[in-house]
Amino acid sequence: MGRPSMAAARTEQIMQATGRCLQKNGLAGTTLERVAEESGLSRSHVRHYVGNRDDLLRKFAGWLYTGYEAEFIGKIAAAPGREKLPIAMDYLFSSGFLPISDDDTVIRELITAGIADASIRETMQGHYTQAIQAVENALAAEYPAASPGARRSVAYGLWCLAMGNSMMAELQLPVASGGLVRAAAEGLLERLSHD
Amino acid sequence: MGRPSMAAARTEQIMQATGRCLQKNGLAGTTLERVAEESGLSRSHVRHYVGNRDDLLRKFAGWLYTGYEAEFIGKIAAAPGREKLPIAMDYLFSSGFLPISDDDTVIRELITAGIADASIRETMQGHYTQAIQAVENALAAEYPAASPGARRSVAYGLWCLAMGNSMMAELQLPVASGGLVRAAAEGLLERLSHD
DNA sequence: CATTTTCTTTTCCGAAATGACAATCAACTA
DNA sequence: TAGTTGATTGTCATTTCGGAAAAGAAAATG
Repeated sequence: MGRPSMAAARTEQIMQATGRCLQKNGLAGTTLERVAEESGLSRSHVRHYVGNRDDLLRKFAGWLYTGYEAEFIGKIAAAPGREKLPIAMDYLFSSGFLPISDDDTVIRELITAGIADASIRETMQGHYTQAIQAVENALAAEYPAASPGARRSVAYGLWCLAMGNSMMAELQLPVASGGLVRAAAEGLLERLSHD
Repeated sequence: MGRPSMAAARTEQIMQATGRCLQKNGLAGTTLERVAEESGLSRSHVRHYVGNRDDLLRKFAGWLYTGYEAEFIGKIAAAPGREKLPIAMDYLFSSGFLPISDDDTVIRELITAGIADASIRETMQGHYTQAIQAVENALAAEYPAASPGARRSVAYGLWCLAMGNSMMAELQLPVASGGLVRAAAEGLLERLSHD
């Protein structure tokens, strides 16, 4: 009964606008008004559908990490054994690391938001724990003989390499653009195969 | 002639307050008013001594990267050959990475600021280029037989590992607290010694 | 003591953002 | 067609911040 709800579509619209806004304007610049403008809706709309600013960020974190970002985990899980690792490596060290666009800014801004907001932080903790586990699974498929401890360390190492490199890339540091990280990452892998 | 200037002391006071403010409130929350409150001065004081908000951030970047942060580069340069690498490793992978306090938040926030402000970005680019070079020098002293390309890749890899791990630590991710990164880092080093 | 320089305090203004609320409009159903 | 639900729009008060300027107080020097 009653008028049909547009909540699902509108929320999606707002989430995407929030992502664009975060990458354009940063956490500071991601205001209800900007998100409204970016989404083509009014501020009252945004407030109506997602609530206040904190609610917006919380919902965005949930949306991001169960949508686009979850792709990574899903694809690795779905891939057959020895195909897992190449997928993970490409994801971590090729064009962009993030599917939502070619932008890691959003993630960094969310981490900042997570410092103040426990809900956001927990969302991210859960996601990253799973993602690193996925990398570890990919390593297990490729290097079944390696010790679990070594695999865990390498998995976390690969993840940190990707995160660190994305930070350097954001500063437009010359070294970040070449294949240096990938070389370092493959150096880490070699360690597993030589055991 | 004239009343003696307190500019030096006041500026130092304000810079330290800015650092605390960045780590507490993030870039967004680092307003002139908050910095003023944190430093025990008035907003007018802050404006008087450092100028507007952009000036504040620019001066803070300069202050940070020619003060506390430059320690890293200086210590490595000063250390005799084979002592360089242990110093670098400790700095990157032990208690804190950052001397200003136990906090990498400030750096992350500055990177965010650097996206919009070319002056800040250049300051950071210069510093990080030097820092990575310092790591490379430490590697050269320890592994003179290794190829320059491999050393460069490992140096950058170590740096990215440290940066990435600091991000994960900020999320209070369990894996970030153990010795996993350090293990990964030492894995990278092994590669140089086996050549 | 007069002057100069700097510190210190205070006030004003404009812009931007938030939160809350109210009023109207549109679609669906009994 | 009446009622209900939700969409849509608009307005208001408050807060926070930034930028600028004025005016007074303090400390040094000649």
